[in-house]
Amino acid sequence: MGKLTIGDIAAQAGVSKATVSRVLNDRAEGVGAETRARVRAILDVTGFQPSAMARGLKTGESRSVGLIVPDVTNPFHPLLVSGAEQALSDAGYSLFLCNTGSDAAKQGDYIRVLIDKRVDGVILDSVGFEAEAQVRLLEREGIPVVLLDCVIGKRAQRHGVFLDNGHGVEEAMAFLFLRPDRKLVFISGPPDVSQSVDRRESVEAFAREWGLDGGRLTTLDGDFTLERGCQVTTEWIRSCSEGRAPPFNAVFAANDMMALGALKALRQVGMSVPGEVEVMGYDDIPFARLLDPPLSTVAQPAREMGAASAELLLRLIAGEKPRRKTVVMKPQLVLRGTTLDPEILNAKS
Amino acid sequence: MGKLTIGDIAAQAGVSKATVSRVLNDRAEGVGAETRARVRAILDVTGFQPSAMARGLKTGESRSVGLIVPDVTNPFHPLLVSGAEQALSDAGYSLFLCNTGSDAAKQGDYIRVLIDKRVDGVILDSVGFEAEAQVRLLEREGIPVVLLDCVIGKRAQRHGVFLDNGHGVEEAMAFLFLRPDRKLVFISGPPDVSQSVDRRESVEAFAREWGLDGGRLTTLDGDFTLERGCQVTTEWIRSCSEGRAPPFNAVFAANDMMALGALKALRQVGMSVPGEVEVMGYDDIPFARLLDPPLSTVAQPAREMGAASAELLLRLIAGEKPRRKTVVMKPQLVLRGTTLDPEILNAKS
DNA sequence: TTGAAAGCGCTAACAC
DNA sequence: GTGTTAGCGCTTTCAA
Repeated sequence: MGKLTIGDIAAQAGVSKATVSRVLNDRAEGVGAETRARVRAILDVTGFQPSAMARGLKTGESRSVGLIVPDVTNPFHPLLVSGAEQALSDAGYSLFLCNTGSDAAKQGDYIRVLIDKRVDGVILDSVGFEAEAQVRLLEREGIPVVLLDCVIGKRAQRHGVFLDNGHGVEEAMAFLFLRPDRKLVFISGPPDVSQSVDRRESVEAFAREWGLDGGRLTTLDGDFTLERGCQVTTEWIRSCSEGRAPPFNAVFAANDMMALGALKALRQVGMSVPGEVEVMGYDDIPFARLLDPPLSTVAQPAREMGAASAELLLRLIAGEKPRRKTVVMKPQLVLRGTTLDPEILNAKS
Repeated sequence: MGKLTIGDIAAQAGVSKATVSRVLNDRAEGVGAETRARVRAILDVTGFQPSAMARGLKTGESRSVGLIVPDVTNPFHPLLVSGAEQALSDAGYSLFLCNTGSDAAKQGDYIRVLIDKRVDGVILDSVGFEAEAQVRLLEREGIPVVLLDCVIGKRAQRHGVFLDNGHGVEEAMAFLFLRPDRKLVFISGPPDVSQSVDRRESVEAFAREWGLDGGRLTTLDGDFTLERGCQVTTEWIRSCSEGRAPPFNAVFAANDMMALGALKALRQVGMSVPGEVEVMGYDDIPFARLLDPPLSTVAQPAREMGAASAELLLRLIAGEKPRRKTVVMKPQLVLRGTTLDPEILNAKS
């Protein structure tokens, strides 16, 4: 059954393999209507499926692409994956999922496998800059590569889709400082990842521009984990209550996990959210909306980013030379339950 | 560069393609040590990667498998995926990720594509029974299939890995009824999915066995969503306060999302958890432990289930005929912050 | 409009 | 121990 070949079909239809191939590929010309119908009938009744491997061997394209992901288990990545998958499958491409567990060796193995499989292109999601050598392997083979939410080599040197972190920070800060008596604590991410650095620098730039002094903005060093977010918040609360630090009425965390940590710290000391302290996160992980109260945050359009990366890759595969190598997506401020409505605030005062 | 073939290597080494092939595949015999070294050197220096398509065409195996998933974006599935991916990549197999969005048509398309690609096997995660025709397509082609956390056709007719839902329910119930004054509300899932039915029937069986009457156990009809979980809990609380229903001191939800809903309802009326009411979920979605307090639940060993499905598939691909068609995994009770420690409880009383 | 034939890059008998 | 040869299942000139 599975061993049916184009030759069998040809024999049954009393035509040549070439003709069957033409019908299979919907070539407009080269096949008479009557012949076409006869062949098609046999195709249907046998449920014949041509071998993608044989075709690929001949045509030099596999109609499949690789997607390298550090960890599908992390809340953010499945969104990117599903966005890419959607766009890819719509275009008739299959997806090799390569989950590396952030292990450089496994990533290298996967890249080699993808070359073996002769994939038509590769999307690299959040890989570290140390992957440059591996990327070059792909480039040497002439395989198009799209970077997703990460930078390798000089920025804009390679094709990629990124988030405009500065924009997100500005939106959040502008919102938070709508309140004239705002006293904000910003919890930064780790210093060695580009998103984190972008966000911190944007906060600092905003502070400079608005002339925010120490009384109105304090930055704490976090590392993107819930635990650290909780810890630094707890310590800060203690400093405040001991008079070693000024009071505050909002926390802005560089990602949602740290915002969760801050929330936990606030709850532990019985401070009400958003009444006494407002909390803003960054990312909009799926869990953010499930919290009680739901977390206000800067939402990354993750699914769209995934889709955009696939679309960019598809264009490269098609041989286009996009004018802009890079797609920059805008994050969006999502106000939910951990922040106050400034309108109401103004009305009250 | 990418156009290097085994013939080029053979020419450079001054040997035949067959010899290169033998070196490539680490055939112990048939190549002299000196020749082998020479060929290997050229292989290394050129970074030659043989074409998996050409090899596959010849050998009839693609060393890749398909994984059909309803929605990678749902908290549970990435765990299954990563478990399967791990086992598969360890065995040298690549993974085609097929995200169907629970769309039967897309699922059918994917199955056809997988047949085109001549995958060596397919794992079907949580597909509905209406997929039977599609599964038969695969079987007709002689492609091994493993069912993951779903039943198609008669139970145990096909290979698969499942969760022992009854066991999980028993553990949870036995724990909950350690407390002699327990009055439990069970929120059931929808009546049309097998896991849900299993869990409900197990609760009922337990109630019969222990002779639990209406005062000690009430079942509410949920549908696995957070919203419904919140709604039925709210209604029940109202009934209680109006004296139309007996009081309760615990909620056991058939999945974590409904447990989240119950938690929300309880918080809205100011009932303390776990002080006044204990809450138990089922599944252990990754967020369960992030809640505050973290959710006590019946944990599915999702990653292990994914791995087990891959291992079973690998054995089928290798041509083995496993004696047991089916792998049944045991869930585990995880006690966290939404339940009381019964020891302490006993000590107190 | 149709068919014959030559490969795509590899493996596996079978020779030598 | 090594080479020759014949395909795997398809597409694609080129001829008819």
